Amino acid sequence: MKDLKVIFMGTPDFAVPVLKELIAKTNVVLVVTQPDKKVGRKQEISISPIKKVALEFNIPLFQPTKIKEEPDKVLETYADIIITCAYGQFIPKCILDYPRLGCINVHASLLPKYRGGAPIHYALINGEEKTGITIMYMDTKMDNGDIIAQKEIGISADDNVATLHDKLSVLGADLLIETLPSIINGENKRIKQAEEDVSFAYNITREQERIDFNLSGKNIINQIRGMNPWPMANCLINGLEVKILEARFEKADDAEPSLIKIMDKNKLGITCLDGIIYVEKIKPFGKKVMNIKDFLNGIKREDYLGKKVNEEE
RNA sequence: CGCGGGAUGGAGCAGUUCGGUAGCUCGUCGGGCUCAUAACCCGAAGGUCGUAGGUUCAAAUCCUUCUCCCGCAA
Repeated sequence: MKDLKVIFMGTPDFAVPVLKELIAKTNVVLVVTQPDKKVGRKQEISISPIKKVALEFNIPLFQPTKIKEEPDKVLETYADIIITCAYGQFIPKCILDYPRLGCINVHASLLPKYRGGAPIHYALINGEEKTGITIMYMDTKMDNGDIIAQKEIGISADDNVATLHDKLSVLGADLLIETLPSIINGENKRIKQAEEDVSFAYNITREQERIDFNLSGKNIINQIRGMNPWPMANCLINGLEVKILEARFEKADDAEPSLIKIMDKNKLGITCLDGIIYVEKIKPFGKKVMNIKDFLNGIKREDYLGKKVNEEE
């Protein structure tokens, strides 16, 4: 495989293990990644994790603002295959048609479920018991191409976005390397995606981050872990915006939902549809992440007790 | 110059408006109570109030500089 010429397209951390495996096992001739952006409070230039790897291994880089409008650099670089992983842009047809072995994508879900940019988040938010990696051919629609290989992975109760992300990103790299020989010799499978099972996992919006305590405890817990550590589920308590990173649920009957009901030295309990959510890790506005005990230590608890959640002051 | 929040014993905070002895809750250590305890009671240690400068008889507090941390927006 060392003589296989590969163009790799990817951007975030998730794609790093995939690129590193490709560098180790094949001949990566070009890396395409998103342009450097001004990021953060100081508007500092940040380079993508994939660019860092490319620089480290001295691989030629290409960072088009819109690859659709400037595909030439790719078309001028000879490659047997193009492999993408979380690149972040649609690839134009002229590039898709270009390499002799096609364009292959590594996607972090069991397609056709969860097409789009946030498959890991949605698998957790929806309380899936398993997810996985799909290796697939690309076509002009998002994550729509034929499936070459899939591998499942179980989701455990203590998984969050970070742990699942890391597991899947390694799994993706492994499965790709496993699958690559069959693609090279043309013996790979090619399975059409079942239209009726298609679902989408678009990027999380700001509104989706707000916790609705009128929902069931299970839903809320899934939302919290499906957004931890990024982008973090939030709510308003006593008019203060807090991010909730970890919580646990206890079933109970009484309960009008959305009330701050239990408060003592170590516990902050908020009622939901079918019980109480005990917040365990919290990040108050402008502060660092802290254990609930520390948070409760610094506030006047009586100001909060009995207040309705998500109401402005 | 994108917007805003923050820095005070080991932890979380109050005090800053209007300058005048460094405070609260928790933790730690010691002692007591108890069959026992994460509970209760008594006591102790622990802070150049992020940095540098300025104003002042006097600065955590007012003015200026810088650094670091955090959320949003991109």
